[in-house]
Amino acid sequence: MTSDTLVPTFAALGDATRWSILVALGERPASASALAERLPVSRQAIAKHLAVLLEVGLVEPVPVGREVRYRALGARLTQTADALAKVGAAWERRLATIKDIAEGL
Amino acid sequence: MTSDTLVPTFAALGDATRWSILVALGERPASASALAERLPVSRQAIAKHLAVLLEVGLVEPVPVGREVRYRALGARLTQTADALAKVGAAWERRLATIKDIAEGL
DNA sequence: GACTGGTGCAACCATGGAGTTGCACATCGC
DNA sequence: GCGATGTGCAACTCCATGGTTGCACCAGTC
Repeated sequence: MTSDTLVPTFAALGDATRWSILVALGERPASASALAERLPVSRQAIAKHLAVLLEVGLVEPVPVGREVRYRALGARLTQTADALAKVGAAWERRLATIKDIAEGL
Repeated sequence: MTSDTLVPTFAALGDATRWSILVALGERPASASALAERLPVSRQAIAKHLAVLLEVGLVEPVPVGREVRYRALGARLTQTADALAKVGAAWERRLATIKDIAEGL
């Protein structure tokens, strides 16, 4: 995963309402209308959030009759986590190197 | 890490400029002024970004003489990655369970 | 002591995005 | 066919925030 995909994904995750939606979908797939009953926002607001979550691949639509349920894609989350961990590790490595140089090793 | 700390962290990571700053600091610690020379934004803009990064603990100030350098905290990133991975795994598990039930197992 | 480079603070602007309401449309059940 | 339910689209409001400029201030240096 490059930063071009990483940053929008973080932006999608960095909203409390969107996180609530993801958590709800993580428990059980649901439609926008169903989510609107549980959460303190309108259905349209949720629809917008689902659109951005869909955009970054964190969620997947599952048509059931005339309604559209969404499921949270944990795999994508794990994937993102891996990328993050790699970056973090790289920073620590570089910092350790710099420290070594500074200490004249 | 709870979602109360997770969401602001993602919000902090979900900005292209902020990510650039983090990447730059990941290579080598630097001051706001130094970063402003490399990046296409003003020093004050960078200072603001550093403030939000500091807020969520992704960065650490290191006073050097009269300047304030910042270093990227990879450990915090790794920590966040772990939390993300756990959540992702949980979603996958639940979804598998639901699928099993639906298939009458 | 004067100059210079690095910070910090404040005011200000503009855009984006989260949220709303309203309406039109499709589809399922009676 | 008709009502009810679920979606989608559009316009609009409002606030957070990313960005700027300007100024004041402090600490080294010559």
